[in-house]
Amino acid sequence: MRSIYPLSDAGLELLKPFIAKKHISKGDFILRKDETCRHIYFVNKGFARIFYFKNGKEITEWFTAEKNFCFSITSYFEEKPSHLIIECLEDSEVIYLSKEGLDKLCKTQIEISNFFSKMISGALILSQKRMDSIQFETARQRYEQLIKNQPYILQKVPLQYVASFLGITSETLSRIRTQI
Amino acid sequence: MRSIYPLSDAGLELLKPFIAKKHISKGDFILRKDETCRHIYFVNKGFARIFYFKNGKEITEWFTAEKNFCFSITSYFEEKPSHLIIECLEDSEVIYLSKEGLDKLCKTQIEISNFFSKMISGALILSQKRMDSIQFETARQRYEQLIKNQPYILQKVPLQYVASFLGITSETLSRIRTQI
DNA sequence: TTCAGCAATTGACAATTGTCAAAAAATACG
DNA sequence: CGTATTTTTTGACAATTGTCAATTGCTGAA
Repeated sequence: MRSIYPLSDAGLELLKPFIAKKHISKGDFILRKDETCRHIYFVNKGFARIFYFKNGKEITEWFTAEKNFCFSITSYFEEKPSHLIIECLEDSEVIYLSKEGLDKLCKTQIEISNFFSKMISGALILSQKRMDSIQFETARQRYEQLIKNQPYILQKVPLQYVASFLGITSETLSRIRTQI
Repeated sequence: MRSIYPLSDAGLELLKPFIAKKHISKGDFILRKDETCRHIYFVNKGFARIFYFKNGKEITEWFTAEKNFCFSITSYFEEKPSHLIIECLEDSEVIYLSKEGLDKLCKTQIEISNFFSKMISGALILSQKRMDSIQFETARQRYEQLIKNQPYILQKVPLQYVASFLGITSETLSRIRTQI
């Protein structure tokens, strides 16, 4: 976990009471629909995808690779039921860091507060970059970027997940692929 | 400034050395192209827009209304020259909060660190909502949402700014407007 | 007040992507 | 294996939005 954002031994000790390690089997959920997201999830081992239903169809919003974290931003901060679902696509080991504990620690422990800020800023930068990409690149450009930056995704997940992640239909993705 | 995120008197005193109030005339810039964004900008009075050039055309990314803050996310966090430009569309009073000062305070002052987290999480939630809107709503739906949620924008800025903010051309916006 | 310059609209057409249906390919499982 | 199921591809067509060019409308400075 510390590989992502630096944290002293003392800081880690502070977090420990609020951390739980769980094994999630392939196909099982880290976060279910309408469950409120009360943790930040570090995918220590394995692979997850974040998706939701739109007009009866699954839309993949994000993938979380090993050694990355995920959570439902709006559910977590607004403490409302999540429309996002987080599913493990492989047998995974996930570290749950509780919001309750984190909030409590942030009130008194400056190292934890800064650790949290770092995580959030990282998420903000990612969110911003994804927004730029969706708004100003064509479907083909986004697919090419994906091949370049996260080729492992294409090896791990069905193309329909990739398609909705890119914001296009399976059919369009298929046509893009034949033309490259 | 405190109207947005709570801050004690002591907290405000801590920030004061790193705050500067500036008057920016209509048409002048808060952040210029290729300048590194070293502040968070609170628009205390006035109105600003954030835009950049794409293929020689201005693309409006965001508007900042009175009592809101703005900054270039990637330039600020990655300390790189900004491709975003922040321009005042009215005579404005802007409070500059320096990153250097904020970073320094965050190391030792937990209230400031939490204040900063709150700002960033707010920005993250906004960014997320905008992403959803761009990816899954049609141009017309986004325009209708804009009328509903931020009607003042339509009164303040030329339609071409609104169009690029919605991610469409002026022509398309014009056609949407005639059909409502 | 007038006119220059910018902003907004309109028309014709093109490009991109979506939708629906069907076929082909890949995969899972008894 | 072989079959059932799911995934991917393909085709025909429609919808949305963009591009380019021309026109109209608006605004501000001389």
